[in-house]
Amino acid sequence: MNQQVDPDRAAGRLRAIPEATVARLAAYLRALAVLSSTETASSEELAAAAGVNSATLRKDLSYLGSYGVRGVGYDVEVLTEEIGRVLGAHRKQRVALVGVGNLGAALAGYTGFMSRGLTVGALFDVDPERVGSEIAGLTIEHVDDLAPVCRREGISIGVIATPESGAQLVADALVAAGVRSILTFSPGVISVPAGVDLRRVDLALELQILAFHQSRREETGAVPADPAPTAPTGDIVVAGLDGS
Amino acid sequence: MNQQVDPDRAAGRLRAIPEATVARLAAYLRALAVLSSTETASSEELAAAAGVNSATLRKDLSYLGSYGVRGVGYDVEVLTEEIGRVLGAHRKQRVALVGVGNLGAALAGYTGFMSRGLTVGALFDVDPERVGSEIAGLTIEHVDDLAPVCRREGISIGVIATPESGAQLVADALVAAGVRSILTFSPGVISVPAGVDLRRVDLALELQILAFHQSRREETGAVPADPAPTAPTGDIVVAGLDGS
DNA sequence: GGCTGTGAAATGGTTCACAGCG
DNA sequence: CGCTGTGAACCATTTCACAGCC
Repeated sequence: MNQQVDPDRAAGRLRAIPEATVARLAAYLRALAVLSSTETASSEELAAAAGVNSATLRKDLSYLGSYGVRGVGYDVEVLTEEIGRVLGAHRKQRVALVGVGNLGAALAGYTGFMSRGLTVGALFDVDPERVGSEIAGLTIEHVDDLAPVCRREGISIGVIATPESGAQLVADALVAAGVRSILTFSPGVISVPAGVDLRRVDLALELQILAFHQSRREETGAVPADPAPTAPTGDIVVAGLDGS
Repeated sequence: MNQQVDPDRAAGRLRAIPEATVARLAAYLRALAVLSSTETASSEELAAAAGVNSATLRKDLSYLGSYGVRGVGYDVEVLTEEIGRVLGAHRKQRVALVGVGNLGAALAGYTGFMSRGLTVGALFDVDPERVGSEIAGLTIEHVDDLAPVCRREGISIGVIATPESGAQLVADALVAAGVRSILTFSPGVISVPAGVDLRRVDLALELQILAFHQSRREETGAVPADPAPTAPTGDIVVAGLDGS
């Protein structure tokens, strides 16, 4: 109810950035990169380039402080710098990628996956065929050596891209190695001790959501299957997170 | 943007299922598969196996109707069947996968990616080296033939796993081929006409969120690096039960 | 007694709309 | 005058807590 003075803001430091906002900051960075040839950009332009509502963008940026100029917009360079700083780009985190199959290889090469302060510090696999070979200039190590290698390389984040069967074991090993931030692409539930931040990405999930909507659409007797050239409703817009 | 009257409940058909619930139903199916040896499961058990709160699970299932028995729990088989039906598993959608690099290959082989009513109906690429070869029993076709092949194969969902540069073109081609549901792994913004459901998955996003939290943790002078059995403070932690 | 199903409260996030500044 | 920054309204989702049924 009552809105007391934000102690963080008052103290100069900033803190409570909503989770949803954090998730969009990276998108803003990409949008800014596209607009890097311009000096300034309005919230409207930036929002369009990032695929979000301009009010959302302004509110998001307001959590970082005041980096815009009224009547003008945001200085692209300044804002890029600031968002990068907030996202922790200056911290140069080192990432370990466990499981170098197709997915792992894709991740290692994914545009921007390892940019902005993130670098792959180590690659692991169990397959003796793969161990010892190189990808992106890094030698693939055996998972058995995970703990010592992670410590040596100063790994702070682990990515699990192994088949589901090995995921829990890998997570345990990462935790034992002192890694407290883990991203897993394994669909099963993995348990980690309190204090470890575990995030799960399910590649099949979004597809299933899509299939659900498509299925509904067919059932409710929508147009069979043909591309409606373009609707008159100015609803088109750039694709956001939610298509509907 | 506009608020229509709930037509589902009025028509006797299933009511509108919240987006957040849809996103969890697939996870429940997986949890049920794990528990398939048991006859029944309580909301508590199921929730633990799926990694969610039991109240959330009960509310979610309540949108599908009453499939539980008070004092007992849910019949695993019945519930599996019902969720599958709601997700549209009986519709047997056919999916086209465009871009068969590492990511595409990973997707084609991803556990559960193509289960539950989803089958890969076509693979496409531009690379002449790849076109003509086979993956998972399917011959890779050239993207130029996308429209005719998609129509012939009855494709209703398209997945874009190409480099960013080609993504918009592929999306256009899919739309032209009558595909109205598209999943893209390309980080850039893609625009599609109204009526097309476009979902974007950014593989780098979750990692960046993780890095943000990790970075914060380091800044706020948390424990350096060692797995402490730690803190009573209800920290983030996404996990289900204890060790399997 | 135990567990589901669900109103109601709490929380979190988005959008509106406009005051206020450059 | 244009555009940011932000209270306030709105909407979605989660969580609580308990009535009702087996």
